Amino acid sequence: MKNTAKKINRYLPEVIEKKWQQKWDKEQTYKFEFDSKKEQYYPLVELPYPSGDLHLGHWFTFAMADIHARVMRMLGRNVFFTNGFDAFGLPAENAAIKRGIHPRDWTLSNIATMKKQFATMGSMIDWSHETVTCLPEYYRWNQWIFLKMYEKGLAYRGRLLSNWCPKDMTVLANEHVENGKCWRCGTEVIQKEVEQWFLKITAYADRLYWKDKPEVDWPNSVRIAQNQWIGPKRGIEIYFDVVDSQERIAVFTTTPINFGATFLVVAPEHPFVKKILDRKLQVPKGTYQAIRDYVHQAEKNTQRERLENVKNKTGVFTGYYVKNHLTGENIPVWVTDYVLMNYGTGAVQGCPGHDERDFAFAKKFGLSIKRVVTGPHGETGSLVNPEQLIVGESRGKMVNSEFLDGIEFVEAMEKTMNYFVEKGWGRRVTTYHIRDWSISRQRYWGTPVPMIHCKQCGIVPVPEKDLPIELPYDVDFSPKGKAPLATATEWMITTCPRCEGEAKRDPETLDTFFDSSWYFYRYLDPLFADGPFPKEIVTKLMPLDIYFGGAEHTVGHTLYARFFTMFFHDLGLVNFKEFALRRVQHGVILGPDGNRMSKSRGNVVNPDDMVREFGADSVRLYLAFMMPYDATAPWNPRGMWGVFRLLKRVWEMQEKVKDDENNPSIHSQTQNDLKRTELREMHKTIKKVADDVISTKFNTAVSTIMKWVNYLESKEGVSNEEYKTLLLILSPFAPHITEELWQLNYGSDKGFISIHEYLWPRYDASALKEEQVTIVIQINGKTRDTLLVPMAQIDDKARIISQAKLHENVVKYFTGKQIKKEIYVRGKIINFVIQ
RNA sequence: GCGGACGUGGCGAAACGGUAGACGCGAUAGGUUUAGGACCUAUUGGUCGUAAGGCCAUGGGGGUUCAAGUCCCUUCGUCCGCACCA
Repeated sequence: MKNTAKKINRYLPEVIEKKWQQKWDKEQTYKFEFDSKKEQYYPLVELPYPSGDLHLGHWFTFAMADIHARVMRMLGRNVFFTNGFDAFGLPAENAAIKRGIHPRDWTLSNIATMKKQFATMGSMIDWSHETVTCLPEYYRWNQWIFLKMYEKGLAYRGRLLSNWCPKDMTVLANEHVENGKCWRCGTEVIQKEVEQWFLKITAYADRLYWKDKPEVDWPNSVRIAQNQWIGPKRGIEIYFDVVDSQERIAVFTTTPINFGATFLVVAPEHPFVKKILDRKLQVPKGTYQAIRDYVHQAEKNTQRERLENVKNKTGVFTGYYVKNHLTGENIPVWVTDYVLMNYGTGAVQGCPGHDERDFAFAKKFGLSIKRVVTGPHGETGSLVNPEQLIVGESRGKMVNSEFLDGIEFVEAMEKTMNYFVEKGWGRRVTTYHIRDWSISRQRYWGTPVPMIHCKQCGIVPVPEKDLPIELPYDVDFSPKGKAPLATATEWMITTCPRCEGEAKRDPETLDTFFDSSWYFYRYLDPLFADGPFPKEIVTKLMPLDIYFGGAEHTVGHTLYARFFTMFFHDLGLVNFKEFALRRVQHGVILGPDGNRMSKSRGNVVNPDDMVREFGADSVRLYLAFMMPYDATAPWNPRGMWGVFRLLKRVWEMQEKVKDDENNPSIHSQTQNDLKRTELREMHKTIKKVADDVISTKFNTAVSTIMKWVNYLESKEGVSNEEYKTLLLILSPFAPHITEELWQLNYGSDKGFISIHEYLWPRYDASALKEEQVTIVIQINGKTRDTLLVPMAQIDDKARIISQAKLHENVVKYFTGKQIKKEIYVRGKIINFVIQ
């Protein structure tokens, strides 16, 4: 002990925390140096959006990741822990419009604010690798990646029916429509045909689909949800020839029960309908108007309005018929909005005897309803006209039980599909629920699409040497429903790289989810100029060892990020296919009232207030302790006191530390005079805390420390060895107080060595061994007594059992009974089965 | 409708198939302090009992097992994801 006087001051977090934060900063305590000799470790938290306020949720995620990172560092890994900002996107524009500030200025000042807030956390984030996505050093490589994708045919321009947010006036990716509403502003989304850029994520659907044995450790829930979102379905496209025309309509089905098909329905946006409206196909005047009116109405309807039509089917007859190959019958073609243009082929064969929706439709419009009770191969059988659909009866069951007795449903459908293909009536296809990723936005604050539109040459990619195409600062960025950059006339005008004629830039910007799909590569070297990231380092640090984040990114961000990494792999930029070896999702801290925190409810807990009152160490510790990392539970204001008291007790424990002349280092091999029990308690704690933090069980890690502190307090005195160990294992959770106590008691006069430079105490497996164990004595599975057995005798079953039989509490149960069985589980339990 | 997760004290929660409720909050009683949302000691799932000890308890009901909070089936409930997906 350095301070022999043992007169300690009060624990005042507000005094010590700032001091150490500045010291660490000055000493570059957390500076990451790439060291090829060490084992690298790359933990990551999803990069935050610079809203200008670091809320409790941020604290929860970052503080836990920080604890994990610190422990890994103490365990000898070379830990690369950094952060950046997802700085493009709509909120900046909206805030800018509201306050009259430029989105760039708003964003950059928010980043400055948030970095100040981050500093109060006392994390080991090394900001020298900070990446801000709205800066040209970053988005230049967005453009580069986009060009590579274009080159490989993965980026394409299309005019497709898309989700359109009427408020934000931009298209939305499928992943960002929630219950028919815009994920950002909650406005009802409408379907609109918009010409825009897409990324062909569907080309990677098969590879993104998680197979049975995933090579990386991701939560099962995420894998299932992603698979469901990708949603591959093997089936058949069946061709229906339109009677009296050259037209052919294809439908997709997984269950080709064509005997039951009595009509065909197409989506309002179907090309066949378009041809009618364009008068390329003739229909009577009245029919034309009816179709036109119906299609116009459908266009105007929001997703929600269409969903409200679930029970009340609407539609209009086109006047055309198609031939049902199997029956030879001609069946009518109707237009209806219950068929979706963006799934399958946009046309469905109506089998009202087998499908509730088709049934409702047929019922409403008086179409015939047939139920198949015959084989699918054209074998004999009959058709019946049922009065009603048997509700709840699935297609699969019906087919299997009624007319394909003994054949597995899947097998039967396989046979049927092959039959169709042989006959030339269709082709085998796989459809996906996932759609190509709509990637361009009709807004200002984003990465400009690096493309040029030339009257002569069409769409021409910007040559790599011309990158970045910088986003101009002075632009009228108010939303107009068209890309605002188009109004930046000077910026728009350029020359065609191919013909050198006058050409225009592409005024659209990239979805910010493009930015966040690969940022963790850029962290490696944010200023790297010869590519998106340095190839030599990427193989050493990537893939991520652990990726912390929220469940809301299950089908959006993390799926996109996987796609990008697979693309990088195909380009030969990386030698792995998954970007994160492990994914850990955090839970949600609710307000003290048990509701989600929101300003309108007034139940928001501000971390800055908590830090002011208790200090960052207590906030970190409580966040770790309050619940399992992935749980959702309310904030308990009293809980802060619990952990604050713990820190205070650790502070005051200085007084209890015994002075010993030798002051033996805890890393020395020679154990000092700690008794076996004391040693065991210490080593048990050392091991469990590390194990728990590695497996992100922060709550039990803290409780283990608490338990040990209780134990240490109950003793006569605490040795330096114990106290040092306590400070070390507590240091990842409470970096400030432990640094203060370490320097106060063990600091050197010669120079500053932070406690955070030390390694995790080595735990000694032999110290864990107990001299004796408690063995539970059960009778018929009920605990009746316990027995203390020396370790040396643990294998002596006969002896232990005979001893157990002598116990008073046990022996009384034997009277008048017979022992049928004696079970002994080594070192654990004895169970007498009596009768 | 499809898919998934979860139901344990007053609360947050612990429990390799092996003494259910660790740890913390709160509560009760007592003590202590000039004061303090302070500190200390004891108790704290229910129930019977002076006690020793017993009985009942992990949403409900079955099952597997010497042994089940944990595994299986079923049912109820809560939460989440997807959904007119053909």
